Amino acid sequence: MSTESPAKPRDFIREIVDEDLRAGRYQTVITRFPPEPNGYLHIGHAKSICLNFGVAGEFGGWCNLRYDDTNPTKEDVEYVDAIEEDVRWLGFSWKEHRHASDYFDQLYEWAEHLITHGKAYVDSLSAEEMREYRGTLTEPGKESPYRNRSAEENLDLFRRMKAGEFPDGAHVLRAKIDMASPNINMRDPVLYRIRHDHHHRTGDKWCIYPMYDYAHPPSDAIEHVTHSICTLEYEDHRPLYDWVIENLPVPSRPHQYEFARLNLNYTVMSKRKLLRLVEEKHVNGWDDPRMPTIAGLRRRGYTPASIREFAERVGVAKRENIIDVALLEYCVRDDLNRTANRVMGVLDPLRVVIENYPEGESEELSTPNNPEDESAGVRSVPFSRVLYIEREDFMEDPPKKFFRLAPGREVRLRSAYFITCTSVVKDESGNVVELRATYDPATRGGDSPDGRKPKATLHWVSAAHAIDCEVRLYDRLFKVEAPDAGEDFLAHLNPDSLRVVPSAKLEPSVRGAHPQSRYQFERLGYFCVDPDSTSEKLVFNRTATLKDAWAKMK
RNA sequence: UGGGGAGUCGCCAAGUGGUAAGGCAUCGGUCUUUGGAGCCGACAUUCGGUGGUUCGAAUCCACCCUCCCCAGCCA
Repeated sequence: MSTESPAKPRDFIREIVDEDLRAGRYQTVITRFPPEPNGYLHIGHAKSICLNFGVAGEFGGWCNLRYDDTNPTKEDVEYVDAIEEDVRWLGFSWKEHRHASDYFDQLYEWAEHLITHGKAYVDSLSAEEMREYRGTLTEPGKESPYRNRSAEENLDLFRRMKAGEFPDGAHVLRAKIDMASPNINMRDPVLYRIRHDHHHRTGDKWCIYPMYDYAHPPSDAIEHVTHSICTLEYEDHRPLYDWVIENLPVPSRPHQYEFARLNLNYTVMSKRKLLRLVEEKHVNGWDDPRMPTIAGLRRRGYTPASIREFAERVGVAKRENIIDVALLEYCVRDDLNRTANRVMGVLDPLRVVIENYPEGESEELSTPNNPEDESAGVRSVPFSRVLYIEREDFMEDPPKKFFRLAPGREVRLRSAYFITCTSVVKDESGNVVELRATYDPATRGGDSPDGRKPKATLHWVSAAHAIDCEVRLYDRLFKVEAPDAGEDFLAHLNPDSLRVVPSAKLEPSVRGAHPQSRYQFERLGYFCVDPDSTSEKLVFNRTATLKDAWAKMK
């Protein structure tokens, strides 16, 4: 973790941390990122990761990675590895790698402490009865008939729960707080439940498992976490968090703070819904490039820096928010514009024959890898008599604002020559199948000695040298801004969220590119090599389009 | 109708009694060997509403309105 001096506070969390440090309440800031291993991390988690690791780093402290693995029935090791990879990929390193389950022994001992001190009791109400006793939002709850068992009886029962003498649901351990509390979380919340289940880390050692509300505060205290940052829905739980800390002989005094989770339009973010997309195969797995998961964004071609930048721009506050995905897209474009090398590729090829270019010949033309970054150098691209240009870049009868190729018109081929369309070849049904053109040898490299300035510059590829690649064009997964709004979010799936171009024509320099390599296909967008690529055929994912002023005019 | 939060531009978000930052989006213009990028400019007389305090209020007070969260042996 870095040791740079504290940055000036940029949000209320950092303000609190800054003030706590200034007041000497803590010497070191310690945070934790506590995912439950029951699904993949998504962009919302990225915000939390950037916050927790970011704050700790900025103030010279550290952040622990701690799995909240207190519910064996929902959790799986498959997710553990994915989570670690994602956090690391985002560019963060944790100090300690822990699991709530590391503390099960201590947590159990402290539960007995609560019992001994008359702060917890074993309840034997059924789940339904307990719900009835809990009361409602407007009416207080009733005390369980088991609430006043003696400490001895409670201890005996609790030990027998642990020993496996009872079936699931027979008893629970509850905190003895206040059944009439206006805060439902304080109406004797459950601390432990019986679960005869195999835990992915502790195996069959336990058949009672602590609840989040009981496990989290002491886990923070054991790790000396100072600022336990979570999302708004836990605000109501803070009094319980404090109660647990105050009633246990824990080694430190952490505090909980809540911020608003990230929401994005045109997507869904709940783990339940994401899981459904995966299980019902509406997408091809958790890392499908259309998913808002970190794995999906990675495969889509997003850079860690762009996601960190996004988290920064989005801010941290307590206000409910729905961020426009356009901001996320802006962040990748901004990063990739500066870092991705350019390459030419034609998605929808239209053949162009340069009639005055010698047959069977070719030449190499030099072109910059990245006009935004001279240090990226240059490469050469082959030019010859037969080329492909984008079908979209030609119109037989162009409207006023269309500056691209048309019969009789001269345009520049990027880094190559000016060409003039001389005729159009059509098939029987009238479709344009080929263009005939002439080139001006004096314009080699793309400049005319006489100062002629064509209105358009097109990307192109030499037919004989082009390599065939599969290109996957992604669009937003949902057609509507708030797919979450109605009852069936699947009804809003965008049927055109994936369009496959089986054989796009790419310039030969991309041959052999490794998965995750990112490029800008000039005038088209940013693309990233997909792991589905083989030595036979490269597969590219479109990360984001380039803004296309003409497309907008149409 | 209990409790906990939140309401500043289309979307985020600063602002902490002294006269509304910034970003994204949008719209103009400029430039351009990517109609990309860049550059320049426009974009809240107004801060959920109404009263009040004050020389002065988005900021303080009162009342009201709207939205979100909580009745899992989930996290």
